[in-house]
Amino acid sequence: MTEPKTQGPAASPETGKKPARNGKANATIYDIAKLAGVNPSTVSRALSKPGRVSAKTQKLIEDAAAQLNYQVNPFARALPTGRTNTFGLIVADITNPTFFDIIRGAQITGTRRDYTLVLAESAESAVTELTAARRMMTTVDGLILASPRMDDDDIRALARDKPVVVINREVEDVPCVIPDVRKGIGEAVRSLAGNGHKKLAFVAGPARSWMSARRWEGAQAACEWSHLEAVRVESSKPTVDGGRQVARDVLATGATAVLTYNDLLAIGLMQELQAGGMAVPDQISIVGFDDIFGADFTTPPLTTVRSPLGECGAGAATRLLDLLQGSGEPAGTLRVETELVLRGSSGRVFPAG
Amino acid sequence: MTEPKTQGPAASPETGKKPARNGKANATIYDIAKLAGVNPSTVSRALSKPGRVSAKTQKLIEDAAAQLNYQVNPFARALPTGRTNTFGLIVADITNPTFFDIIRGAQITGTRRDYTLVLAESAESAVTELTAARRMMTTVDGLILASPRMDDDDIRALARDKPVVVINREVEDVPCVIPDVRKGIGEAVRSLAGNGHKKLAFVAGPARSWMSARRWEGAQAACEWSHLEAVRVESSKPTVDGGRQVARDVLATGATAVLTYNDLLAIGLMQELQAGGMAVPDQISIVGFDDIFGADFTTPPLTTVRSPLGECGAGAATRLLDLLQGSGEPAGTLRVETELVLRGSSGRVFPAG
DNA sequence: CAGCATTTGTCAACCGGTTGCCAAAACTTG
DNA sequence: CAAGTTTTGGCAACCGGTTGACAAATGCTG
Repeated sequence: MTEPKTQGPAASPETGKKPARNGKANATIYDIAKLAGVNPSTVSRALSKPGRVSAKTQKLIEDAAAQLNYQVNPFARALPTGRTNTFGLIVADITNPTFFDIIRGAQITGTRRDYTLVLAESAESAVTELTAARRMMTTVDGLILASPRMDDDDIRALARDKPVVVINREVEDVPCVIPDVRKGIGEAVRSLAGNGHKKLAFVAGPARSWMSARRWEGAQAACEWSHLEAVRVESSKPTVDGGRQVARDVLATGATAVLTYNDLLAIGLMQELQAGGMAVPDQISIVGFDDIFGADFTTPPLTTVRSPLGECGAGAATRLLDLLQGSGEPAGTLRVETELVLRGSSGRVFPAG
Repeated sequence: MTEPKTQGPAASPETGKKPARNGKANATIYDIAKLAGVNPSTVSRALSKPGRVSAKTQKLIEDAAAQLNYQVNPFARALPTGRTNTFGLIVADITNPTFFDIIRGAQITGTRRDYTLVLAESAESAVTELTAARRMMTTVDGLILASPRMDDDDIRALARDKPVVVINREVEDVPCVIPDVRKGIGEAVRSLAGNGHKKLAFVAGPARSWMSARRWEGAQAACEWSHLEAVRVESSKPTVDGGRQVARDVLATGATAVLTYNDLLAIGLMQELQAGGMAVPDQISIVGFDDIFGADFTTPPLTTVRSPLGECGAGAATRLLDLLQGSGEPAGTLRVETELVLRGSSGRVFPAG
């Protein structure tokens, strides 16, 4: 009776009544209970509550569970408890490399703590984002919003329902993870100043982007400190293409150094300037932002202010999971440091020609 | 009585007994039933089975549902039915840009058909992969494996349980989506031959990679056809770094053209060769594979054989969802076309010097 | 308008766990 | 060894939907 018969719990000849699993049906705590000669509730306790049953019974049940190759049914568990061991991550654009490290960071942290990641994309739309968030809310234990586009109030409304952590934006009363741009920008501007630059052009990102505003502020502050003149140039969109389009405006400013809202803009800008015959960094220095994948593929490789995206994702996940598991502060902002990554696209200013 | 009072169904003063939702608890079909004056099961039918209840009752129930802001509880639904409207995607490495587009393609297709994507990573390990797959199996309706590392048999075992679709590998009896490399490689080799190249070095990928084998076969066949000599060079790992390391071996072959297993290898190789003073493409032509994000950031931009990764992801998701919804063939392989993307890193062979 | 077929709604069981409450069992202690 | 305390396991209700079986209501036919 004790041999692990492979036929298991579903030995009935009638081919599976409800669950169309043609092979073996998954074992339930009832099967275990029968096999171990105890009550199902005891099995439930043995498997979830630590030390609620005697060591003897515990062993008995664990063996039976192992023998039947038992795995809890997450839905059955979720129904009465509301806990799903799942958390959501909503990003604006899956193909934007900025988010990839965030996704990875969150994914890894989640897996390590036995949580599953559910991913959704908002396609850069505030409406889609809110819809996705609402949909997810019923399914997950908590939510991470990376660079959300929706209103602060909507975010707070979601946060009232279940734990929410925001990345790359500061929302009052909601825990946030944001890169502190000051250090990185400071380093970048000091480096440029040290190389003799007098005027810096900042290529801004989307008008509604919270992060773009912070970066512009940071650039202004750092320039004041280092006695550089800072001018702002608007871009149509924060992509490689947007960077190409903005080249003309950048040149018009007469600046010898450029700091862009993100790396894609920097790459596009550099491509366009080089195509126009300008030498980087000899005639103009370019500094990007984020240090995305591929930032070092360019010639010269891109100098950039690194945003620790992976850390943001991991930090947000840690924060969220702490919240879910009862530890950790309810709100407050986690700041992660940015730093200058000095590569080839920035350097000494040369006399024209 | 008919006004939509915002206090909703949970007006009881005792602060939430089980569901810790401090605000309003979610409405259930029982609430709807009470409000509409029908039986809960009627509500269930009205909301899922089309035309099982009279138009009159239908309307009544829908109004009540709207009024209560009802949303089904996915777990409660999943428990008896087994359906979750969810599918899993397992990739070897989240940070590998090859998978970016696959993830996106699958995500978008899924969302469009009202399915949610659950993402997991195997960290390039066959064991982790199988574990993740097994875990997921209990939660999702079906699974997509992108470039799986596990054994064919393990994959088939999973496929016996629930629908599985494989990307970038062919597994018998399991539906697969694979890029057909012949066309793209053919175009690449013809282009090189047309530019006067006589000898092509192929930089191979991981020894166990199914795809690497296909690409090498394709290169050999195309070279034979175009009267080029093909030589194979092994790489330590399919990354930028691996590409740098293999530069010496590539030069040793004396080939004037190189085709690499993937773009990362090509980029690393190009960086190393350029650092050593070689001109690309004047002294050596380099062609990558996949056309990943960033392949055009290099100088010169990388010529590459594009693998329609997004299409693969979308195709796999479509396939899987068709399977889940009853339409579509049970197995068989979907082939997507590859094509040459001619950029600056390949061209005419010049006399040495 | 009786007799029959069809539509529509209800009842009740079920999916697979969790948990409050209680009694039996085991362990202390005087 | 009796009385009191602590463990331990069992009972049963519950989470929120789905669905087969059945009866009531409705429609159709002669």
